[in-house]
Amino acid sequence: MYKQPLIIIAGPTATGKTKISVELAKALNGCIISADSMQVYRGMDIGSAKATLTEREGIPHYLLDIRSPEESFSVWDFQQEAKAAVAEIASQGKMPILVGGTGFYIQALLYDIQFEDNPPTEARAKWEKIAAEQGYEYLYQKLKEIDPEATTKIHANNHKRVLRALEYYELTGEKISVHNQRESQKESVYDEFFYVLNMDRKLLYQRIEQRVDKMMADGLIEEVKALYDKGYHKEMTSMQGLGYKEILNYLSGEWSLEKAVYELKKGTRHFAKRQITWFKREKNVEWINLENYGFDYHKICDKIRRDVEKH
RNA sequence: GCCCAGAUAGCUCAGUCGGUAGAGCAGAGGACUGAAAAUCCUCGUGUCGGUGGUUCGAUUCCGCCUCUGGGCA
Repeated sequence: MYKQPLIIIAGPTATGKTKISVELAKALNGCIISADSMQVYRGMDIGSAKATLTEREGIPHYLLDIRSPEESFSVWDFQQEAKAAVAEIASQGKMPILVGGTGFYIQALLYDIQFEDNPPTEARAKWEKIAAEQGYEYLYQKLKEIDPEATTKIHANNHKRVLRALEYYELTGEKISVHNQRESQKESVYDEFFYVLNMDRKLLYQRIEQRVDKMMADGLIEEVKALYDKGYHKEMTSMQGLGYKEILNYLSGEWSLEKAVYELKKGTRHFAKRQITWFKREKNVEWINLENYGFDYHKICDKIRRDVEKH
């Protein structure tokens, strides 16, 4: 059975995914699909490290600026839009290149993870209300009755997951443990070339801090201020992104600027670590340590191109 | 120069009424299947500044020294 080829460039933040992907797109007549939960939002450019128009070098980029910051966007939305983007690119006879650091999104597309057709809003609201009234211990007990298997996997403190498990059962009548088990066994629906960029941890952290400094110099405060002035606030998913939540705390007077920058650097380091953990368990990936290529993006690009063409 | 207060984990500090020590942060590892840049879990041995003394035993008490704050001249 024919499978659509798909190049995937993943890895923690600040490893140069943008640069390599554009280079690759030029070499392979490709288009880029962003797999990033924050770059979908308009007006969030500096903080999300979105590729600038110049950096894109005329290569079409899908899934950038497709939502307003007040809108919700989830893995389900991503999956729908990314699938459509792949199809469109393929129909033009071009190579789709999926680029980003949101591992969950990449996984959802690659394995075609199944989600419900309707958004879970009402069910979630219902359980949130119950949580507010009776507490999360009660919710956890409830889940234990419904789906004991799930409670062995989900920690009681992980409110979001507990909520989701109950909501899932409410919506579908199926235990989430069953769903997760089934979905985790799926095979990739693409013929993928999956690369994860990485480098020495200390160096990565250094680059992250430099990048945050550069964001500040490039006007991150002004960017967040503009969003703040439009009324976007901390409750919104978009404003929980790194760089936004911290600067928002500064703008509201809660934190000093120094504290905000410190927290942003810290949060980004932690985030990069979590990204690495995620990709470590992803099967069928090739890790590319940039040090082994002397940080020469052309060399890496050549290597990937050879892999693809050989195939 | 004198007086006072410190010197303990990478950092900030707690503590041991004398039996070789523990928090926060940093850091590390992990989970994740419709908020994922979110959310959650696990992990703490270091000449207790140096040196002499008292003591069965000192990081803890005492002396001296070094360094760092602060004050007085």
